[in-house]
Amino acid sequence: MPNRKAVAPVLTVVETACSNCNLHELCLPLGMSTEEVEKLDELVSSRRRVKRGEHLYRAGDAFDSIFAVRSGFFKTDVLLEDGREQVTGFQMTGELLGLDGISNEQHSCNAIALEDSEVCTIPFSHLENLSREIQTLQHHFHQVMSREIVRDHGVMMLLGTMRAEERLAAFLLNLSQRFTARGYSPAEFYLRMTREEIGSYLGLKLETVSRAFSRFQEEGHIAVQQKHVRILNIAGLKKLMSQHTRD
Amino acid sequence: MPNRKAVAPVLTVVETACSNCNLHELCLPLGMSTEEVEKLDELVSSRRRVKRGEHLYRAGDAFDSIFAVRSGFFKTDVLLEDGREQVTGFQMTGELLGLDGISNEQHSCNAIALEDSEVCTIPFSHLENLSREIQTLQHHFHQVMSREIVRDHGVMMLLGTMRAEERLAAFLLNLSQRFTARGYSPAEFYLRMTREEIGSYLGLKLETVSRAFSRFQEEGHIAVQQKHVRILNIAGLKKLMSQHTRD
DNA sequence: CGCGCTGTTGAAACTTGTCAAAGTTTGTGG
DNA sequence: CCACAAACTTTGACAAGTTTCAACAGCGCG
Repeated sequence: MPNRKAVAPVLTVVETACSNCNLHELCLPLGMSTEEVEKLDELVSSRRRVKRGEHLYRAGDAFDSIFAVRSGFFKTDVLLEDGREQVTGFQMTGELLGLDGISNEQHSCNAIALEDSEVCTIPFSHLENLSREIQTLQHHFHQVMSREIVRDHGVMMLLGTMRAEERLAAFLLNLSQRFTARGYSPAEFYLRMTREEIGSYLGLKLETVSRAFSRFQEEGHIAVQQKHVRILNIAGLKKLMSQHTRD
Repeated sequence: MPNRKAVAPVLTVVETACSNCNLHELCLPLGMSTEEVEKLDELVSSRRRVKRGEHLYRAGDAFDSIFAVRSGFFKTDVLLEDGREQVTGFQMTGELLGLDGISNEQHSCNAIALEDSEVCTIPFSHLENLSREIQTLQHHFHQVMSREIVRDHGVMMLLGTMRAEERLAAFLLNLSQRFTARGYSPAEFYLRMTREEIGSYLGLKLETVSRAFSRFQEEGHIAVQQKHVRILNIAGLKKLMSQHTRD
């Protein structure tokens, strides 16, 4: 029985339904009645597969939908004319993509799959229509947007006031916490992104990231081999974040 | 006739009306019918004066309203336990404050007036109610939140990939552009914030900021004396932003 | 009128970036 | 299934940029 890599995406429609999606907690439908969630099902018009390395959307693309990650892993980035890249975030299962596009009907960053992924497409005008009917949905959506702003402030803090090792520690702890929230091990995970992408996100060069990893390993905070990370001493990493002063 | 500092806020109600506010363009009511704007008037429950140095709100305060700056100048910042500060933004006339608080009913940063200021208080639940009725308002609010996210990505880019002088150039150009949008001179303005606050925003030490100012002056890009800045060569500043590479 | 806050400037120290080389892993095509 | 190429990672030595520390000047408030 051959186990082919690329299975034809035939039956996807069947399971496309918020009402029986196991991402309730992480995605939009939170605290809504069953009835209301069923309305959402109409909202999520389709699913879409994005293969590793492919763009979900590009800066400049017309905006009409936001996306919820059903499975997989994404990065978003902004490119400067001179080629400089800033990774603005990594998105995993249950997280939303595309909120930046609302502001002027046009995406302002690129979203790229770091592994074969699948997203739910949520036409934005439908979402606005529905959220005029369902107060819970409206409020939850506002919270999601606000949370994104708060998250960005955290990154600004990281980039503005932390030194290299603090940044990486904060990054690993954040990943750990998000994996935990999804039922995965808090202490052991595979990084889907390269050192360069981590570096771009953290405002560091890949060599600096690599050195920080090595240092953490020497000091027994983590065991790392390429993309596989095991956190041995969470407390140690946390302490790392609050001892230096820089800037 | 004694000109006392603290005037009792008695007559403020009179002019508190979106329908005849000259901030239409910058604040929420954009593209709404006169009728609809009048509904907004009920929304903006009150104005509030905030004296220089005072907090409009603090991290941890319960959230129930957002604020629109009517006049004056604010900064928002986040404090780390160990005392490190990250200024996350400067807000001027017509800009909104408090969007970060929606996410968990609690403000996540501090908002401090950098000069005597005045804000319109917009109870958030009212805003949500009204935006379920008025589609234009709803959409505009979503755009405002999204724009905040895009702005934050810009700051991340700045902090993550630019060197000191590029950051300051970007900062000055941004201020210039915002002053222009408000009808002030694009080339001449007073900074309301200290070198340290600029530094915190840009992820630099105040000494570095000071040196960059001096350098810009030596090179004829600007004339600066303390908080008074005159931009002599906008193009020069722009060019500064795209020549170095760092990280 | 002086004290304190803010801003400027210099020199030295430190962190991170740059360049280079070698090792490792992954993916592809034979 | 192996071999090879490409992509990614690690490590070292050195350079550059920014911070740190320190001293002093200027402005503004009381």
